[in-house]
Amino acid sequence: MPTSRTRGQRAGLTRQDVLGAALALVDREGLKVLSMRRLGAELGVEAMTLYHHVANKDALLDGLVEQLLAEVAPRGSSGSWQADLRNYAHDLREALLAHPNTIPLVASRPAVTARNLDFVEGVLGTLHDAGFPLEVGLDVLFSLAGFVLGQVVTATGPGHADAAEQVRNLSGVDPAEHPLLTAAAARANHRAGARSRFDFALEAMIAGFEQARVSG
Amino acid sequence: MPTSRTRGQRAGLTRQDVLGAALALVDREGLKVLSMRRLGAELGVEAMTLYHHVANKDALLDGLVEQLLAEVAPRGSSGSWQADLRNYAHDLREALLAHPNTIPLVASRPAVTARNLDFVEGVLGTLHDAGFPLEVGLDVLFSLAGFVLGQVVTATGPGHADAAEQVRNLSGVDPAEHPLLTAAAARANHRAGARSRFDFALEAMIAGFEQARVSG
DNA sequence: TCCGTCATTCTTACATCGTAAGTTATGTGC
DNA sequence: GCACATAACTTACGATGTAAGAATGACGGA
Repeated sequence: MPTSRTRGQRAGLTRQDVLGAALALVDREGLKVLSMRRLGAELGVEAMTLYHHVANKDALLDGLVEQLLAEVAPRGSSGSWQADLRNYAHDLREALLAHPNTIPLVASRPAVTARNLDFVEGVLGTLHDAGFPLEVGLDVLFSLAGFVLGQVVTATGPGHADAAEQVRNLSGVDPAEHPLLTAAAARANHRAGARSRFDFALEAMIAGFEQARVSG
Repeated sequence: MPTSRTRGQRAGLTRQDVLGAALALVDREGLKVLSMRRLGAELGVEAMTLYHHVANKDALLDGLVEQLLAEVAPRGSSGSWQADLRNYAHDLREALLAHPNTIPLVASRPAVTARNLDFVEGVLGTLHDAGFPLEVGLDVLFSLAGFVLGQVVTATGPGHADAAEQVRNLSGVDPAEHPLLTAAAARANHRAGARSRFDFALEAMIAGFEQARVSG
């Protein structure tokens, strides 16, 4: 809690402070409560002060995504392209799951940051060495990124629960009309859940990529 | 253009009219312009009148998604689970691409409608007949839906352009620092683009599912 | 035909939002 | 010590979602 300031006394904010506080606020209370005034209050500052560090609210949201993605720790290549893709997918997934309230944001704005480009460049090299033509490597990466995003979105979005829970909570699901669905949901209950489904599909994709690699 | 009404004269609106006008408006001018007042104006009615057909703005947005998904034409099973999955993926993708402005909505709220459940029930049957255990079939379907959503999001979101274009438009991409990325983007230029990338990844996933099926 | 009941619409009002414009104090280089 | 750039605050405006209530027409029973 900063001591109260009078006009002109500096609060000493940086863009990082602003983005950090915004991310913390969104993590804590959700996207809806993120207003300029509220964020200002969080930092002991008036709303308009924030405009010295971000151009407008949209830019602030962009910054949030950037902040989020900056959290994926960079790793070197492991030598195997499959392992690299797995790592990439898991790291991205974990960064997103660490801040579930921001996921709608990531899903609606570009994610091309410097760090991300380095990432891509590295994996692209590994894929190329493994025999993927460059443009196919790019397809592989974009497909994988879209896949991760989609999985995380369907697994966490407000209202998207775990598959089983989702179906179970659904008022309109009539066992007589949807016997297979009902049975599947009941059984899915006993499986490991979202993580195992993610890995299941991830392995499917990687296996599919391997087929594309050797066949042309 | 309805003739002007006085108080109490009925406009004869239905929930469908409201949702339809909302979807049309969003398609035409984007999500940001969708306000209760504006939508009312679009229908020749005051904002508060809309609250007789939708509980609040959030419910209206839910309705938009529901409306969107209702557009995927139902198809019978083709007999092959691979073909069914392909059809499902393509139909879903096309419905989303037909209303790109609504995609952020679909990505941030559940999509469990009656029609969708019938869909799922049918495909689940085909998968089960093909030898997929029920709970694995559910994993397959959820994975696929997440995949489609992710692909569409990364391919169309505001700011997400086509991969090649995206990289090319990126001011920060230095050919010296990211030679592979630059080369890949240049070559990707000559390929068919988003649709071919979608099919590429889709086939990869289906191939991967096949492996999961035969291996247990 | 008249009248009560009711659903539907409009009107008004309020708190909150993003942000444009202008004001005031602080610190920094001459 | 003075000017100037910077960063903070103040005020104000139009737009938003929606609660509360008033007004009007439609409809069923007498």
